Amino acid sequence: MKRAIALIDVNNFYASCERVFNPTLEGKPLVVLSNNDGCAIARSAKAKELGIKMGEPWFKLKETAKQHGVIAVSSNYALYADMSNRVMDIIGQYSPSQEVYSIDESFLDLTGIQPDHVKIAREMRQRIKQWTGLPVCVGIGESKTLAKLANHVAKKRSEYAGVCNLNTLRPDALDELMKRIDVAEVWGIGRQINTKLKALGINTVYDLKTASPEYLRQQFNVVVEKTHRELNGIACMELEDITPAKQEIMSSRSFGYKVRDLKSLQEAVSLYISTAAEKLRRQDSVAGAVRVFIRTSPHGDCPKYANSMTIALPTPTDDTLRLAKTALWILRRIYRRGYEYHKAGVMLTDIRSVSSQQTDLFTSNSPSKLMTVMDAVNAKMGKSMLRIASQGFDAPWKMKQGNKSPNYTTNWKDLVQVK
DNA sequence: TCTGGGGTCCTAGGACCC
DNA sequence: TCTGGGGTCCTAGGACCC
Repeated sequence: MKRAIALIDVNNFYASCERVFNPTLEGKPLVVLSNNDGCAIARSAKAKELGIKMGEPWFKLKETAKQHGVIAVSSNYALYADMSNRVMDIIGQYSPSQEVYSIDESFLDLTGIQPDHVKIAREMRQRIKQWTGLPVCVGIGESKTLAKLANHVAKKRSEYAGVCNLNTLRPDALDELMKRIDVAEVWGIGRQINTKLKALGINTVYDLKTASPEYLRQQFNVVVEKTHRELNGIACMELEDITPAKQEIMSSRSFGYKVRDLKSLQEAVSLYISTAAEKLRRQDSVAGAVRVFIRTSPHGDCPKYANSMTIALPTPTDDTLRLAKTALWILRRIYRRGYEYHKAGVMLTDIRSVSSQQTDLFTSNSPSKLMTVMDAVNAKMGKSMLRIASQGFDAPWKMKQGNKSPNYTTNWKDLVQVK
């Protein structure tokens, strides 16, 4: 029996979420901006038609946007995360084996589940649309890479009506299809590898599929060789239906305004370490090392400075207070006066599970009562209701979000009113 | 003026060991 | 003055993903 891996993916996810709650956006060019309203990170179909690229800085787009009536909104992650959970729950009803791959994508193992996978996919699309208002496309193939490719076909070619199952194609038809797709569309082939492949005369998906694996191994590395196998229907990447714990946890932000003083940096780093530590505790882990970095803007001709430092802790911990103490100590060491800082961040590394932790005579591995209470209160009353004092209160440096939609699904005050 | 944030995996090269 | 061979572990950096 052929493996049948499906990839379900929401079309223009962030833009589609905004449209669900504001139907006047329907059919209009819409872009969703990154934090600080920096770049376009999602575009509606109409915005794509105007040639707006993923990741393009907003200040460069403003003129075109004005001419064509493009609507720009700040990103609203609380809304997207909640909508994502709803979609993933629905998808999970169709198979016991699901991997939530990103906020808007999920792999699903359909092997051995009722033979007509296209029928299942169509039903899934219809249900997600009806229950959440979001449009999805489904691609099916023998490996994750093929499922991704099928999803691409489902999206780009209207004759597939949003569902493409490569498993039902005859081998020669599959080859014909692959000859018409640029190798750059393959999952795992990025800019650099694409350039090199093209130089070697490998232009289409078909070319890559039929290339010699030894040659690929010699020219590239095992990653490309795996991709080659996956294109040939040999699954090398298993479905990860149990989410593995993160090996590193990062929290960082660009500032809304340039920051010069140590105090503001201390507040920012305190906030970031609190966020990271909360994530750490949520996955029942402790961190053995803390890294802090600060940097000036890489753009423009301002004086440049960037530095970071990692400190290993005497014993791994998940305690915000201990982590913050270390982070602030590092910050004082790497801070230099006289620069305009643009970004700061913290990273927790050397992460391991609480239960496997080696303790010494003076520490225990039961979670601190203070942290347990803090997490519980913040979960109920809102983020940062209980915080460490070094976080401060005004946060004048915090990011700009000029045009954020309400938290329609996660805040009672923002519930849509029916008039 | 204004350019996101958060991850993973792989490899090369240095440190260190016997 | 001559100066082996083989291994492991760690880190930094590159490439990729969404």
